[in-house]
Amino acid sequence: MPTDTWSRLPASRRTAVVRAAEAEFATHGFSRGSLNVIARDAGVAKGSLFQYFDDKADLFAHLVDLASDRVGAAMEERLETLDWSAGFFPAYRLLVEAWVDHFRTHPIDRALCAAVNLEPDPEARTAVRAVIDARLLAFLRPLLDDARGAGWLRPDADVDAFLALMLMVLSHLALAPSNPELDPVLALGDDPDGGAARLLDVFEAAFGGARPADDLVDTIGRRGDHLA
Amino acid sequence: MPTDTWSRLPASRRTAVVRAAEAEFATHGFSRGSLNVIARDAGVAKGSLFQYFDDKADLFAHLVDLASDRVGAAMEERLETLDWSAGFFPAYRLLVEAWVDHFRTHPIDRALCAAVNLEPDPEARTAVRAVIDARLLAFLRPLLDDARGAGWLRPDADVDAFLALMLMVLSHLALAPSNPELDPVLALGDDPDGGAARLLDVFEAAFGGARPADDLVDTIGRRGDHLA
Amino acid sequence: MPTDTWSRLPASRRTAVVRAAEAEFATHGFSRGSLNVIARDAGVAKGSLFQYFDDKADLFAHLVDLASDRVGAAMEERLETLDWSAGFFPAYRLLVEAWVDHFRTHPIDRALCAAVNLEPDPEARTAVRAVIDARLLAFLRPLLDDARGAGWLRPDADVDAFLALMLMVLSHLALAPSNPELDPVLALGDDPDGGAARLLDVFEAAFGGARPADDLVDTIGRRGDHLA
Amino acid sequence: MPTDTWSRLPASRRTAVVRAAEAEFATHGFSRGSLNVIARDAGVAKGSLFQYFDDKADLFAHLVDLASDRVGAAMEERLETLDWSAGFFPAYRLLVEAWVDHFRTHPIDRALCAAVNLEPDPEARTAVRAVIDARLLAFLRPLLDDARGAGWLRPDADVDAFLALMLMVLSHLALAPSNPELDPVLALGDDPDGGAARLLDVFEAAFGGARPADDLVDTIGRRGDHLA
DNA sequence: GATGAATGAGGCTTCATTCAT
DNA sequence: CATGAATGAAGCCTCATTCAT
Repeated sequence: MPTDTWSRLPASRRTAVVRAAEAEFATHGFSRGSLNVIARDAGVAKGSLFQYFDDKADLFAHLVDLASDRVGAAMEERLETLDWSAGFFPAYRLLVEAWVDHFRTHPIDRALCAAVNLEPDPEARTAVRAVIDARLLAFLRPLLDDARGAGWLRPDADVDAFLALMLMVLSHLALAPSNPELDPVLALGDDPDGGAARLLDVFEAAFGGARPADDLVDTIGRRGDHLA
Repeated sequence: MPTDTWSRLPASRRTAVVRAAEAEFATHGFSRGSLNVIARDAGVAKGSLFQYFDDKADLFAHLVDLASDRVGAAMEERLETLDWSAGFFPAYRLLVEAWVDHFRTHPIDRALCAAVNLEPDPEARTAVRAVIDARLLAFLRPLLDDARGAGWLRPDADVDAFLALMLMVLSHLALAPSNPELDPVLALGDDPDGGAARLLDVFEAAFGGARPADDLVDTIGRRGDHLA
Repeated sequence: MPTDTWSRLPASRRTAVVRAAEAEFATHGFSRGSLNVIARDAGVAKGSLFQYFDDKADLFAHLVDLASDRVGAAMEERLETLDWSAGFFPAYRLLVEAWVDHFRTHPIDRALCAAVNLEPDPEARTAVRAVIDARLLAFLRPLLDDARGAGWLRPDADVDAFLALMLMVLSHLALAPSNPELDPVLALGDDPDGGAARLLDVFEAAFGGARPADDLVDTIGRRGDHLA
Repeated sequence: MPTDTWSRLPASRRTAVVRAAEAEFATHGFSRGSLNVIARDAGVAKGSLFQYFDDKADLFAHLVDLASDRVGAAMEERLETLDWSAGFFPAYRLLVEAWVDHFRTHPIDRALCAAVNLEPDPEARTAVRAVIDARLLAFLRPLLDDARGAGWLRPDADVDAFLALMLMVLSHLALAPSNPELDPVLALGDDPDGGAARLLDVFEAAFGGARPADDLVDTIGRRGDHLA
């Protein structure tokens, strides 16, 4: 966690540090990212970084937090516009499209997502991923539970398997469009939404139910709070 | 690619280098693995490494090749024992179980798989993954094509989506049992096979067909050569 | 020397600073002790420390003064209870035992004593030791002079040699019980008093006299003031 | 321990490193001594130091070893010239004088002795002192045991107490002549030998015996090997 | 073909002190 | 009188690669 000093800092200085750190970690990942470079690019003394953050990992975690907030806000915003009355998957597809779109248009968030998922140091990776995944799951699990409760998913749908696959697929959809080597099959770089749609077809074929209960719309319409 | 010098080396020396390098990269990943340590553990002069390989990445790529051969051989071996007459998925499940089992019992291969998938340097990652994925796809795509042709998959099955998901899932099944933070939902560490089964249930639900054609067994039985 | 500001400070604030500084220097010694840590633990701004003391060394010297006062008070208190009528060494042994006991039961004082005696910077060491030694000598020299005058020491006893050795031995007895490597021969950690006794046996054998003069008790009984 | 690389180094390079390191640690002690400075002064790359020694402590320990060898050699040399036929203390005094003289004329050894004895980091201090003290004791203890056996020491002499005091006194005699603040009583700076004599008077008075056995000379004359 | 010493930039982190508020 | 952010030099140590032998 950033120190108190950090929170009392003029916004301009905070911005400079965050910008420089995002650029560095986005380019080189966590392990290879250099505090020297960050301090220099931010126009800040090397020692100052340690007045703001406990250590390198703390700074990185803060950046991930910020990015996570941005992603969460984007999802929440999209969620409010969604109409779930036509069934779970139509709206869910739009949500995933918003996810894809966010990472396509926010290279920093995309790079940080990559940095988290591709961090070779297990300790660093574990710490950060735990937070991210918890956040995603807190959002997705109730969504899927409700969908199943409302009959939009098959009654015997294995929600955990759905979730486990979604975590893989979401990382994939965030990164693969800009890192073609991550997906040599679907051409996610050329048509991210198309690729996402084909993957969601799989989920719908596997998990989709027959008859929705009447009250799904109301229930699922209140799910925005899972993002907070 | 290893140099000519490497190929002319006594087997004992090659073994020593490979063993030491595998241990080092398995422990620390590619970026953090140290050539100093490798040379020392192999009982070889530091300079010699550069007479055998162009650079660090070249050495690493060679190790990945070797591991890839081992994995391929294990799959091929299992493939020969499989009985596809009862349908595609029963045998396919056994194949995936063999995959899970191989990585569970071969920590070196697992660690190298992790090193490849978690390498933060995009250039290094791209080069190595391209080879691995091509090999996997050369094996899996005909398998799935045949399965569809034989009617074990739905006629409209999106084989590319199947493949894209399988690539994600196979990496996941190789790594997550030993890196619990990679899967906070399914407890792959406790029961890898059970988790694999649940994921394959999804594939079967999504892609499974109704009636198999009569000649599937023969066709698919010859697929071992895709591994070579 | 502390600044005037320091003396005008509320006692609570002074206490907080002293406590934090003692803990820090006791743990890490002078050179490695950190003002950052002291300020944080004391709940005081880093800059404030420099309004109270000229610099790090000044703060440290003040702590040593305080500890020196505590040691002096403990000696003085013990001195008042001593009965010198049975000769010099019996009472002197009790005094040294009190010394050993004080440092055994006052880890802060012990640690500061160590910090003074083990400070590698000659300048810092010289300044602080001069004060300490002067104080000890002001107490011990008249004690020994009187003892010799009273006949409890041999007439030709080399009081200066006695003093020089005592300074070594007292430091040693203060520190070695808690730092076993300082005495690989006598097991001062296990039995400090026993070790002290054996060392004092040497002094008694070397310096002890035959017949005490009659007025020793009175003379030496007034020596408490040498401690002030 | 120095690495193999170190032992294969040209003598000129070894000398340069040792000289620079001695000067640096002599001036600033171990904890405050800087490897940067050593490398610069030795005309050697910073990284090279770590090819020669495991770490800072390893380099320092090597210097102490060298100094310890020099001291040992000086003592051994003097020992061979000593005539123990006139009793233990006359020869022993000459030995201690040689000790004093060695440190007076070898400022490097003296400074390293100080660095060892005044090192504030307990771990570093312990490691090095253990070696030094063991060496001293392996030399002194048999000397004293023989002296007592031969009747030059009182039959009830507490040899351990003698040894414990000698360790203190020897450090003191090595350092105090050049660090006057270490002895505010005896003027060791002005007349080291005189001061040493006065301290040895104490030992003789405390431990000296009456009648030597006849064979002392032979026994003690073979003690040179304790130095090896 | 093998060796292994040398390199020197770069890694993260700590610190006492200053000075504007 | 208190504050605490800023400084930036210095700390130890690691590393892939080169090249003379």
